[in-house]
Amino acid sequence: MNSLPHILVVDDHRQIRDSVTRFLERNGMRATAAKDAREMGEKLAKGHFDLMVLDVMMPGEDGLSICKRLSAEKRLPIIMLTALGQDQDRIVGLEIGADDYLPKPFNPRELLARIKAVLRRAPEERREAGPLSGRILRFGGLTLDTDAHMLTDRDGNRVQLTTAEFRLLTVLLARPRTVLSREQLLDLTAGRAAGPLDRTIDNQISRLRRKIEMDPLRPTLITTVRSQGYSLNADVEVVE
Amino acid sequence: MNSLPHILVVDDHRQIRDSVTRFLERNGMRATAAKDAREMGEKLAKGHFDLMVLDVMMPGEDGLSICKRLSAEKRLPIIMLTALGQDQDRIVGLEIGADDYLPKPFNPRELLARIKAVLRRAPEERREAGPLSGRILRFGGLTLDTDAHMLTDRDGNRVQLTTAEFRLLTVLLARPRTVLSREQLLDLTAGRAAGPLDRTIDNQISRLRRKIEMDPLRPTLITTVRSQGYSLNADVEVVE
DNA sequence: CCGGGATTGTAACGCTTTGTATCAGCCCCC
DNA sequence: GGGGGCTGATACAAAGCGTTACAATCCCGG
Repeated sequence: MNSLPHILVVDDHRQIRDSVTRFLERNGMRATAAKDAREMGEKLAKGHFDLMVLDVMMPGEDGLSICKRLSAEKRLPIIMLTALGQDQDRIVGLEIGADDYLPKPFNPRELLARIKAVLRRAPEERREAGPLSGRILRFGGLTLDTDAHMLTDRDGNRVQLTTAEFRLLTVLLARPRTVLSREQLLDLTAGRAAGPLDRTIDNQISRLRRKIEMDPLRPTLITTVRSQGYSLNADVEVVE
Repeated sequence: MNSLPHILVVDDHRQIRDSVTRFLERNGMRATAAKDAREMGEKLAKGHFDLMVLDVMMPGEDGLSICKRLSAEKRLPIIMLTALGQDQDRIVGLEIGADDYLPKPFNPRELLARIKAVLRRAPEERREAGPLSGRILRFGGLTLDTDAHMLTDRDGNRVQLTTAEFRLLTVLLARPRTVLSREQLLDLTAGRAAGPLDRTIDNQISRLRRKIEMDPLRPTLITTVRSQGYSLNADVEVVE
């Protein structure tokens, strides 16, 4: 990363917003402020951010709710701020998907140190806008048009994906060469938890393979990792 | 069993070591303890770990020093423990390369939550995508496509490897001409510790030999080192 | 508001894969 | 040559997975 890391600060108190952004800017970062969930959404849509500092207690949509929602779809590191410094709340914050958690009142230098620590271990790809920002993706000889949910074959044949197939494929494409558990996949595609005998993902994988594998009986693109999950094995290239 | 995350707990106090490892094991993790820097080095060299919990105050090499050294060479997430709960020390810990920091005395549930949080965001580094992923490897006249889990013979015959066979072969290929104990192999392939009469690896080796040896009765590629383990004897060449 | 096709979730069957038990052969040392 | 530990192969049972069939649900035009 050659430019400065860009931090989005979301807090309803103007004083905190201002002091935090000013402190970050004085310490080698770019900072942008948002006062609520709506404004946050606008900024996120318009620009590129490497990390978000998020207050838990806010009017409108709650910080925890935002965090849960975002950590499912976007891959943006989040540090939570809260006035409640109790163990219980810290634990809930972390379990819900935050990358770190800082009780108010906090020492700005500690916030800075935690931001740096989170950025250091956040893989490059995770901070970048993600492979799904482009419209056309190429992988393993196939081309996916993410607008039309349309797949183009090695031979130029075009295959229409259903919405469930498309979501599953995009989730896999966002993390190539990574084993994703059925539970993760179900959460990321359908946003729900798996039942005890849930074979939904197996089924979707089977359907998807029929459309993207050259030989669906011997899948090479989506491989099964027994008792772990599935992984997509191909390099993903953003064409457009 | 699934492959559970494996945590290395380094602390000079036996009581803390024991209680932490027991707590982690009761909560869906594998835990191994080390009492000082030397023992830590041994465990690290032999097995695979997903995260390390490290005490700052220790006789011999200091926690901060270890952390600094490791975060430079290895990419192993580290959570620091310390009796000094002051801001200053927390900041130093984070700046030095730790992924998180927890003041003693701590709530075990919070440690667990932080471990999970750190693991959640550090998946791609060492967990699955090894240095050999996405490559074509040639060894002893055979060719392995690590994406498709497919082996191509000297005669061009294609053999499909099962997940366990593939993982075992990959682990061996990553360390050619090195004797690996059954314990190590089980750790690196299945992520679990061996039972007292565990013949799992013997069996997998046997199955793998049937697929890769010219004469499975007289194996040359994978040789047995009596009462030590197995080793792969071939030069491994990365083709692509 | 209704109907029909497409899509998605659930259940069930059978094959594959894998861990464990077992036995026979081998090696090393005496 | 014999014995004890170690290893390789086979057999088997349990668990995991792919697939098919079918039911529930969604979608959309009328």
